[in-house]
Amino acid sequence: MWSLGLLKTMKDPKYMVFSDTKIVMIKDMYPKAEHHFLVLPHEEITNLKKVTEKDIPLLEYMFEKAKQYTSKHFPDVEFKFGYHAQPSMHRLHLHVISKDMNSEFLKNKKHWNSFTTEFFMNSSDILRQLKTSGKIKFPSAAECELMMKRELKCHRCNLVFPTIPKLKQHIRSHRAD
DNA sequence: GTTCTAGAAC
DNA sequence: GTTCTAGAAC
Repeated sequence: MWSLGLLKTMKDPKYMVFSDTKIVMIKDMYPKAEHHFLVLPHEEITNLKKVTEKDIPLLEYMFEKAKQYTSKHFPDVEFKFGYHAQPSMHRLHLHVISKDMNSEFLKNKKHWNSFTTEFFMNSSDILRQLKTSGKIKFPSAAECELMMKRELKCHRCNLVFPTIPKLKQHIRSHRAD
């Protein structure tokens, strides 16, 4: 089953960039930016929906290790850290992705909107919610569907583009900024 | 999650 | 005619 693919990838030395007793950090097999990693716990947490107050220390640890890794290896690159509201793959995974969004693997509207709308839930927001209310507020399935269908808007300058190829061409032009 | 491809959109 | 999207995958 394809949705179990991450469980195999997280054991593959070819993709692993860091691991310890609690977590594994891997390269995303289909990076949606110039740098894109995933941080996964060894603990069998299926997804963000299963996360509760008791997992706060683990989520903080994942976030801290991700920040340590990127600041050490890519001190000049800006990253964002967060979770998809409706992940496709099993095992909780924190996306660690550079803000360029420039990648040959970014091919469709869902790819784009899953990282540039509220579908992407920042790690710091998730932790704040867990600490203040003990739970996480998710967008509904209908809201997620609408977010995925949203217009293609540049995350840097808010310009709107009619197609993915036009958007991608524009995104590349921001690299020289 | 990706690949493939029919047919919509241009 | 070509580009591009969107839905099936047994």
